[in-house]
Amino acid sequence: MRADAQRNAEKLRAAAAELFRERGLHVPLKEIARRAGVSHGTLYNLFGTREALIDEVVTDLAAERLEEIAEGALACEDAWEGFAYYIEQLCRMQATDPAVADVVGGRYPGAERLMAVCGRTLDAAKRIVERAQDAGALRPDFTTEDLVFVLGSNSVLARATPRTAPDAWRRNIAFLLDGLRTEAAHRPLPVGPLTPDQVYEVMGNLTGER
Amino acid sequence: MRADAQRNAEKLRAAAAELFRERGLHVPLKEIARRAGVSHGTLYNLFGTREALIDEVVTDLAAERLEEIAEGALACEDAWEGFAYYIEQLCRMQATDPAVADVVGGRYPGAERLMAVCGRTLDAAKRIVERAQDAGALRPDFTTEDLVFVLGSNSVLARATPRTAPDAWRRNIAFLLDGLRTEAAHRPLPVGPLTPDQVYEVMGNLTGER
DNA sequence: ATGAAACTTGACCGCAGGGTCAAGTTAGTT
DNA sequence: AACTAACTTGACCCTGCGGTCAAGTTTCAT
Repeated sequence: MRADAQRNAEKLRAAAAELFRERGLHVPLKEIARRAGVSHGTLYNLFGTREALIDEVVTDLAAERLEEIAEGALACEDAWEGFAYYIEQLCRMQATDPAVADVVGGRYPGAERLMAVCGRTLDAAKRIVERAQDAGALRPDFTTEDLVFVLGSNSVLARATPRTAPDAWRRNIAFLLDGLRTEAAHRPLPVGPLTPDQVYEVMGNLTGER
Repeated sequence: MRADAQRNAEKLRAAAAELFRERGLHVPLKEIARRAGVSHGTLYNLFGTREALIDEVVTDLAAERLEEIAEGALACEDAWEGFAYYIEQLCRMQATDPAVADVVGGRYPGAERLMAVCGRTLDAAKRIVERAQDAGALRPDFTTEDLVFVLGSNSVLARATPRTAPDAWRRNIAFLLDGLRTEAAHRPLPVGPLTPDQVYEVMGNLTGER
């Protein structure tokens, strides 16, 4: 790779990182190129697809954030507190960091490293859920697949709540968490959990679009 | 108004009603014109704006559905059952009827009659919420404004769940409802309720778009 | 310092959506 | 039947997105 191309790639990565974090992973590629001070043709030359760019620019950030949260959750003495912490922090991130929010609420099959991070995150989530259930705190009919519901509903609220009420999502999550305690479970759930395949499908449709 | 214009307006109303119910209130106006077998210019002549068309075509339908649900809820002996019925039916509609779903999850300030229906619906909701709280069943820190959370989160799940899992939203609502019972309330909610103005604002941003 | 390979550029294409308007057509009044 | 006001039409404009490529420029090995 020639030195000038290297420099441009770097400028593009920087611009992409900025814009992804400001506005999410859907920002127009041409805008990224504009901010990098480079033609959009160059962006296509150097990265080819949006997902390739995402994979290079967002993966490490997402991994760091997600692992941090999972560790924090597992570090809680109390299993329920750990679970609640995990949910709350994930949701806080959705409200706070558009880039990672899109990672959590989307599908990027082309971004291999990112997909690996998602896999590891899912494992961590499983452990946190199971620990809370083993402690008898989290209702046993909850499954890891139900996390899409939590994150899906939070994502729309976090996005809809502008500067006016940036904490509104916390109220919703508080209601939901109260419904997830073992004692809160009233009658059997009306339908069974999603299959992992269904979760994957749902995640593809979460981010609006219509 | 000339007879042919009258006929065209009727064809457009019919096509709009169909498409709105099939795909929601965002269908391209040109597509409505196409289905009506009429030029899109004519649509703009006769209705001017999308909201005017919505107001003529969707209002009565929405009013009927929403009033029916509210009546059903108030007809329940048990106040909690009434509240739960109300939530469930609203959510079922969001999953089932894209047109009314968009009414419930959107803002159409230009559609006067429709706005009136929304006002009446809100009144009914207030009554249902208060009745359940007076009976001691619904947690007292819940407010009518919190309904946006319920409907907002449900809308995204209902939309994301294709034919594959058309009932998935029920699971989420079941968790949430369990969290709304008085006994489920654990600690005080982390933040206060939205103001009505904030609710109005949030509703404007609910329907994806980005 | 020169030539070939690497790279950049921006005009261009396609698509989809909203919206306008001059020209042509039709209804219905006289 | 003739005439005018009402109405319809579709070509046209705009915006914004993704994406491509011939022509021009720059790097770097020789």
